[in-house]
Amino acid sequence: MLYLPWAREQVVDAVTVEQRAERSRDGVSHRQIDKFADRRAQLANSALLTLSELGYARTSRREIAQNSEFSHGVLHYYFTDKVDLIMHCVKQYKAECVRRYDEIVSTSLTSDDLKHGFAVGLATTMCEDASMHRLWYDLRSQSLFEESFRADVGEIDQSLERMIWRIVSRYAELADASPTVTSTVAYAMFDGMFQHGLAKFISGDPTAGHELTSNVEHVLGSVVFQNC
Amino acid sequence: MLYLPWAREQVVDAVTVEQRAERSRDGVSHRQIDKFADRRAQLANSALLTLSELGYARTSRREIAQNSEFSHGVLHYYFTDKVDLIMHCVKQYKAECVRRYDEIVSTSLTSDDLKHGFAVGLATTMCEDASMHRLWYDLRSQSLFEESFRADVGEIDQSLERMIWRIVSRYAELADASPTVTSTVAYAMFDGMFQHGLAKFISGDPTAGHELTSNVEHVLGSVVFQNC
DNA sequence: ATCCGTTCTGGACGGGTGTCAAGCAACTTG
DNA sequence: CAAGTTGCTTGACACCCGTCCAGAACGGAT
Repeated sequence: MLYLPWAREQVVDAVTVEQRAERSRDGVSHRQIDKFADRRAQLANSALLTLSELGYARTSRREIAQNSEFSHGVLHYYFTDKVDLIMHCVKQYKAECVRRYDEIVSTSLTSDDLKHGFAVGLATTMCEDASMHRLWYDLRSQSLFEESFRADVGEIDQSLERMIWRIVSRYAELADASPTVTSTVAYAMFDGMFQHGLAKFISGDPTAGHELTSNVEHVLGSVVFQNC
Repeated sequence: MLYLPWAREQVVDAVTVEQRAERSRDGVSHRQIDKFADRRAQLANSALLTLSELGYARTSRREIAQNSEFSHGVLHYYFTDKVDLIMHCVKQYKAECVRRYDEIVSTSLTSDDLKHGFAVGLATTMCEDASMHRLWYDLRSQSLFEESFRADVGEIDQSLERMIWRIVSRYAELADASPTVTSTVAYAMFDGMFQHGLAKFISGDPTAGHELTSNVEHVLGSVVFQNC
């Protein structure tokens, strides 16, 4: 093992960041803490734009900084490492996604409403936020190689699986039926369809949206069976 | 636009490679051509090992060369660019996969044979060739960002979709039933399950294989309906 | 107004990467 | 055997990246 002169400094830096979080729990200097958090969010947002455009591998901190109004040094000031930065904002985005689907669940009065709302919702976000979604699939692929990604990616994945399951079970309930697949399989199937639809959309096929809608409606209809 | 002094050389190099392919169609100097192709295959194989271990982004030509018995310069001699190299071997690997599944199709006598053989085959390769498969998903994700990947990735994807469809339609035939989903949806569903199983397996879950087997059997059984 | 902590800048350093070319080795051909 | 082609090595070049740092700018408290 080599002696790494910078290791200590990095730990000190990390402690500094934690100290900030600590202080925010106390009542001390709220304004400064908020400012710190705001800047973090702002930079994370910039990063998200750049990342979704270039993908994880091709995005450097310098590039992220250039697309923001700050210099590259500031990223090291607000984030300890790349994973910290990336996961911060992707989590935020995916949480927003889940929230939107849950709204569809809670506002749908009939099984057909839910089915159609869900299918259209999926297709809409697939087209409108295509870059975001491809970033998600990029990161998920990276997590197959980089241990350090697994925890966060797995967490997001599970939240998506639970979201899908709320859709499926609520749909079954409204249709007076029961699901025929496990939560895992349901998520895998819809995720698979979404992913393939996304690939089609990104490669320029304008019918990808409608195709996803009808596919999702069909499959959602067939993962439940009517109660006798 | 800057003047790039090496651009012309690169074109010349590409022509040289094409010339080799050209000459192989003539009867001229077969031995040399074969040697050239063999070395290409050998290097591609080395590359495949390194790539599946590190992923696309983290694999450099130097690293590939270091894991082979050659130096880094030789890669530039046999392959014009990274895409050329990677796609060469991934295609080869995936073609072998498709061949194996087709053998299952042609040797299965009953629908249950086919269902079980397919499910076990998927689970087996998922566990044994996990690194290879994660590389495939990595490349497919990259193709969402890099235009230059799309053609080859799309081609492989289609060959896999057709393979799945041969499974499904043959299964339906043996079971005296008809598929209830399109080829696209069938592929998306099985691919989704495979991908999630792979993630589970790579993150250390030892039950991932058996889970995939039973999930695949269940889903394959339910994408057809009995003819009346 | 002065001071001090926070925020931010811009540049330097070490390391890694793709590309290329000069040259060495090995083999083929005349 | 000599000459020429092919295969391969080695090192140089320019570029980009993450990291770190010294110090400038800012902003609030005394």
